[in-house]
Amino acid sequence: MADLDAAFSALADPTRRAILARLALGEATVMELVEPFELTQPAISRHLKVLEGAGLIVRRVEGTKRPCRLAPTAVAEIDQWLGMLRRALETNYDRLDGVLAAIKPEK
Amino acid sequence: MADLDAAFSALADPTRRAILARLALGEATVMELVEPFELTQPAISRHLKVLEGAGLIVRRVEGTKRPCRLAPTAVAEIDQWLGMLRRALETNYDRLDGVLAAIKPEK
DNA sequence: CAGTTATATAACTATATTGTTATATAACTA
DNA sequence: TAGTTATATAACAATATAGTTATATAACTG
Repeated sequence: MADLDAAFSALADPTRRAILARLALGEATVMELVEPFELTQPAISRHLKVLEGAGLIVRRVEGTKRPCRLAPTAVAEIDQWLGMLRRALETNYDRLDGVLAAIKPEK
Repeated sequence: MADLDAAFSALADPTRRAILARLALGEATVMELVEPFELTQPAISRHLKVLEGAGLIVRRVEGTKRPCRLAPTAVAEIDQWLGMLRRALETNYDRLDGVLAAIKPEK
């Protein structure tokens, strides 16, 4: 449950979400990820470190490059946790449905 | 897309996730939410404000009480955004499957 | 080997977050 | 109406975050 802190707070940053959206199109090196942003390379490197720490990406070593790609682990954890909320929301919705169904006929 | 900042960063805090887990069991007032934590009432009130701002909960007015319950909006937005990652991960996985399938026979 | 390229890290600043205590407000209750 | 209860807000301190520049390191390239 502690990893969820890292995963959710990694996703809370719009730059990091944009990086993930880029990686959804396929692997990219650090410099390729720097290019579309108005941020310096060290800034992107730190965002990547955060994403890696959260289990959202993994990196290979390829000579002097470090291509990044999406990793499934954090997304799975998040999905699992959100499942709890989804189920509760459905249940509450059903309950509301029940209430409405009970009220309507009396009207 | 700006709401995702609020939604994800709301979920990044373990106290707020615990509050949501509690609300998954049903509506609760502020004091009921304070009770299980070792935090002061103002601290919880602010967490609730964050959760409300993120669209994760809604509150009613009931005399002097403000019962909170889960709201579906933010969860839906998050799910939608995560869908992008999920699809990309599946695609990459399929691609890997393809690579493995292509390699195995040659062995 | 000298220079360049790709990336990481350190040091620092500005801002945001989270908690606390103290206090305000509005609605119950005796 | 006086006191209590439920909640919110202000002011403040401590810590975390995100950016910058400067610099280190390791691998290519001529």
